[in-house]
Amino acid sequence: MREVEECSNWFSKWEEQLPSPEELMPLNQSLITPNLLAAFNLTPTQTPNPNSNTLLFTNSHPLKNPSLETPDSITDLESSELGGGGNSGDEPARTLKRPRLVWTPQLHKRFVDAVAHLGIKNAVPKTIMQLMSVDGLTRENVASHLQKYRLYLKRMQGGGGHSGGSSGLDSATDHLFASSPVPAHFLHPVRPNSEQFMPFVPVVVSGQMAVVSGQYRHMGHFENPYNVARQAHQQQQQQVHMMGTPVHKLVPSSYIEDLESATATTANGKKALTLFPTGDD
DNA sequence: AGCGGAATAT
DNA sequence: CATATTCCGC
Repeated sequence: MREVEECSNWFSKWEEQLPSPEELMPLNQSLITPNLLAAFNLTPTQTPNPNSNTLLFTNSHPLKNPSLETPDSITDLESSELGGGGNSGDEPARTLKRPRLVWTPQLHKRFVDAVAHLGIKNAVPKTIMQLMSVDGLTRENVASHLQKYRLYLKRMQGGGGHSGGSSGLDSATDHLFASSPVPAHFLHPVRPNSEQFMPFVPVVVSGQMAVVSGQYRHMGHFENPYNVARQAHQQQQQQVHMMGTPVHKLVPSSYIEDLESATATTANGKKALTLFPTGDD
């Protein structure tokens, strides 16, 4: 029975593409709306876990009180107005704008994985967003990022030398993208035939987030020679065997995931603290 | 009515 | 520059 063979073959492929537990697990981030965070100001069980991934936000908050200076200044906020009238207190959703999303390498990796799994064809903002299953991530966020990512891909195929004098192939801009290997199929016209898209297990858990105050401008420079060694070391992944099928990865799913908490800065007045998920992937 | 995608704005 | 927001064709 051929069908059986094909079937198993197919399944293997599918498995290959599954994100490893490590990839999945540490990867959830919950983007919490700042308001929410602010509103509650901290959740009871919220231990600032420096180890867990954090998604960064920029908190430019022009409006009222950017009160997240000191860790303990978590006190005003909800007490802001009371006697007022109108709609006091909650109903945060309205009128407040979401902070700028910061695409960390981890988040970007998720993005790339999602796109890879979907195949270029189906990779459109909404689907990508769903696959990523990052709480709070909007279609717009993804669309915007996707747009830029495409430019990056295009640039990359186009050839190396380009306008401007950019030497070679990186313009600081690309660093983020460079942190995640571009899957093969991205570059050439999709293989109309085999596989693609399977049930994906959205992992919806909750994580944490980090908020940065002030405007952005982050990691002005991470000339971090990616610690490959370190990763190799950490890369000790558990291999999962489902049904006795060895999971073997064709696609080196990205590396260079950790950068240290960078603090950036400098640019006059604008300070952005960008803490990074240090550590594990 | 909503999405995707380029263009444009912050 | 990195994201957000707008605009426009489906």
